[in-house]
Amino acid sequence: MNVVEKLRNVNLRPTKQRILLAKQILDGKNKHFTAETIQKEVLSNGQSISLATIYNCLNKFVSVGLLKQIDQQGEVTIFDTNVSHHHHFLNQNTGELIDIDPDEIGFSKLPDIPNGFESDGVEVLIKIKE
Amino acid sequence: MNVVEKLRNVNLRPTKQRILLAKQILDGKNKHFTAETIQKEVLSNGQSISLATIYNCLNKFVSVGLLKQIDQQGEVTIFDTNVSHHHHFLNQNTGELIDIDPDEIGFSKLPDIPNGFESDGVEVLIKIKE
DNA sequence: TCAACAGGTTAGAATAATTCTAAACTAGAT
DNA sequence: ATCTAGTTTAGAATTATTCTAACCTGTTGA
Ligand SMILES: [Mn+2]
Ligand SMILES: [Mn+2]
Ligand SMILES: [Zn+2]
Ligand SMILES: [Zn+2]
Repeated sequence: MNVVEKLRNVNLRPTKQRILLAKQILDGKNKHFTAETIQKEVLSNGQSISLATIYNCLNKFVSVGLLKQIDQQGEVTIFDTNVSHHHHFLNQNTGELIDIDPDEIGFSKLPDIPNGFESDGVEVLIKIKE
Repeated sequence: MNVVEKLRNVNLRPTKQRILLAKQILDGKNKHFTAETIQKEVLSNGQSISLATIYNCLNKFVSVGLLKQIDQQGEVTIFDTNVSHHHHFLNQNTGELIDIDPDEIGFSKLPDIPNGFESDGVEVLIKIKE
């Protein structure tokens, strides 16, 4: 499935900018990136796109489930092309995230969910350093 | 141990402002708060302190281990008086964090740490909703 | 006791990530 | 070809946090 179809599937008009981003991002590989790094990649390919558009597009992509947004480690929002449930290593030397497949982690004990609430997902972050 | 002693223990001069904050914060209870919420508490007590000083102090407190800093869910930095290793529920309706004692969580399986790295802690976040 | 000074506080400016505004543009429908 | 809702964009606005630089204060030791 090409990127135009992928965009149509989720009811997003395949504009020049969205196609550009989708080609960069939705190539089947799992990646973590920021709005700025994506813009640099695009610009260094000789193409151009404004940062506002990148935020608009990435936020749309998140809202339709093409991307996940990771709010961790402060400052900058990281986007994740791996939208299935998974965990992360955090390389504390670089800030880089590395995916952990969910079946790599098992629990022998978990706490009771507070009364009146239900679980909405368990995320494990393993901080690593050199 | 009173707050002046606590500050002296970590080589911080017990200034008026640090004492004020330490009394609010280091009362033995586990809390999560932001710089803004602490300032509001102080001001509503009739005392005054600038936001710059609150950031200065809280950052110092973190660097000497009196507080932990939690960079999660974007935007605002949350400070945590529970400096021992623990996990969190995240109430997605309110953004509130609730402590989970580490012995409430057990692992039956954990992934290999990438080559050349060592683990620097495992953090579990259980997202909950009403 | 108190001068000296290193360290601390502060208002306001600066910074930086992200969102907003509003004008110009375009994909898709008819 | 025309129309319109949706999209893009530059630049302004917003917001959390840090910086600047002037003023203040805790501590020390003469
Ligand atoms: Mn931060
Ligand atoms: Mn965010
Ligand atoms: Zn990931
Ligand atoms: Zn906590």
